[in-house]
Amino acid sequence: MYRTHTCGELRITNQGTEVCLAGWVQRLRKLGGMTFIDLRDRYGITQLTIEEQAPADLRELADKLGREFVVQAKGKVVERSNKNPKIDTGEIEIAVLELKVLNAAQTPPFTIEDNTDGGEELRATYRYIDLRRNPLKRAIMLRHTMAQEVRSYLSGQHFLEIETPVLIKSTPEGARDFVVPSRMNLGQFYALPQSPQTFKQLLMVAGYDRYFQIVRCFRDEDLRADRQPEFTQIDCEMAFVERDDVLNAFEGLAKHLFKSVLCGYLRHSNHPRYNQPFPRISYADAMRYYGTDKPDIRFEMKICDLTSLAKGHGFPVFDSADYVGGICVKGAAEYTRKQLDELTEWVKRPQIGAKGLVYARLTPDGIKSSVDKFYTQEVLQQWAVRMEAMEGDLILILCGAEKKTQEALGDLRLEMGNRLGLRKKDDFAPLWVYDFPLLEWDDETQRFYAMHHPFTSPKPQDMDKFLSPKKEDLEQVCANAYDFVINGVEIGGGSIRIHDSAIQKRMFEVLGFSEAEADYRFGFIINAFTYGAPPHGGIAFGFDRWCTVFGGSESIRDYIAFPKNNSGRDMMLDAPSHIDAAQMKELGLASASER
RNA sequence: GGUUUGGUAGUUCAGUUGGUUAGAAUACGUGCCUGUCACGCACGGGGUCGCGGGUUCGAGUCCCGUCCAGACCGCCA
Repeated sequence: MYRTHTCGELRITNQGTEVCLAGWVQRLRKLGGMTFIDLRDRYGITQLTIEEQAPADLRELADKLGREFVVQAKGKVVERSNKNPKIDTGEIEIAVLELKVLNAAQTPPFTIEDNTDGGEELRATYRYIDLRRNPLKRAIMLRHTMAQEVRSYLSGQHFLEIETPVLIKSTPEGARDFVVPSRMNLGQFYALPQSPQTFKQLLMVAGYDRYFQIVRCFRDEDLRADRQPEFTQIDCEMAFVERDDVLNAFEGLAKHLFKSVLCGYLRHSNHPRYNQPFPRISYADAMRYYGTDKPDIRFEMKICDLTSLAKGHGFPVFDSADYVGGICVKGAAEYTRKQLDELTEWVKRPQIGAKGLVYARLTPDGIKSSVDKFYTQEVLQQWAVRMEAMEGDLILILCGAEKKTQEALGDLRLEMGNRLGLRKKDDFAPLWVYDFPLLEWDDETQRFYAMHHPFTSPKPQDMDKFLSPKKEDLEQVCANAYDFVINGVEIGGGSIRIHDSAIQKRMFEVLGFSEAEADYRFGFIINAFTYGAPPHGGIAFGFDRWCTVFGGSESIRDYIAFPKNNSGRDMMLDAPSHIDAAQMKELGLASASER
């Protein structure tokens, strides 16, 4: 037996008992004849002491120890004369009687501390060492708890967890597929799933009317801090449901996670928001008031349309703009010229792309704006009334094409929220966004693309437009689709699906597929719909992202045990890697030199 | 594919207008220290300044190329 207890569990009540611990040497403190060893495992740290009076061989062994050695120690639990309130085991220590080095260790390339001295690249290369650190340990444990709670809640709601294949068929719509050559079918390729979309729909056809799966998905696209080439979804589907049935079912899941994980496990204080019905707003309103389809509603500062009040007063910039809109920043009238100039530069960066920034300060002496020449106090006062701005507030205005300007205002809104500390880390604001456009026109390829995916149903009331041959009609079709958003992060998205083979065929036609092409790629599902497909719909949540939001981190990588870097490389394995010529040949692939 | 920031000791970084022997902190090693807990004190070892080329009397510093890493845009149905 290697140990009787873990390094996190011994207390003053264990005083006097003889125990055996095993773990890693976190830190050594040698004081003259006496040695303190902080022994660490997953559960905590326990201090071992070796007194001067200890046998010589024991003291010699202690001298040879280094950081991260794996050791086993037998000894007696004793009360400390100097207690350490910072750790759970701080009232006791182990008076070591026997010590054994189970394995020596090289000095790690960085320190195993909460604030390590190691850089990203180095820590990625030695991920197994980095994972010993508390912040990552907490993240991995949070992920486990999330997964357990999802499973127990959904199982309780009679959802079945069903696994779907990983080697599937490439469907070159949407993201690029990762592709796997087939040895037994030379020249042919499997694809890794971007999501189990079609399988879960086929499970509905099969009659498993409530399905979920915590499942790995793959997308061969460039990475970001919140995007990995392989990531995990909570994938869900239900039959015999309308939109609100799905939203209500998964609002239940979200509330369960808020309660059990956020307030329970993570000990955040409860907020009425987590218990009341979640806000639901349309895509059009999200764009109008927040300039984004994933609003952060922890704070107000809604975008306000000033077009009708701003135009026709001889200010050429506004007069020639399609849209003039602004946000009201509460209590920011004190902003200095320098700060405003800096904000102007900020909105002019290519990422935002505004031409300039107009401001108006509501001071005790009236409204001071950068366009005083063109607007009277009365007109400026109208702006303030429309924006519900009070004395002491700052109005920031952008203009240009409607959607682009709303998006820029949305970015500015988030930036001001950051600057004013309105996006509090311990605050969580969930909401649903619904009624997305079904289709997006792409000028380059001169065709429509599905905004969600090609299995998304149009809203029933838009079916006439969906069947219309006119581009203008198709552009206006609303999808029966919805997203789940927390704090401005898209956590999940789903839709009511098409379950009628004729409508599914029409969708492929709208997307510019020939009948033969649609049949080659998606014949199996169109066919399945002719054998009794129930109405169905579902949702998929980005599991890694949800963990990241609850955990309060910026990077999804902290919540994945072995993530990939910005270039899609596993720094630890140094993957991907070349394969040898024989392997290439067996798979029917030409090597780079043969090409 | 693009924009941008960075690459100097094991690690994280500083390094002035191009100018003496490239520094700090931390880690590591040795010695001292009997109650530390980020122990303390003293001493010490440790550098292909990413790589290649150029300008110059002289390059860590300037220029060109290249590789690597981070952030962002495109992309992510």
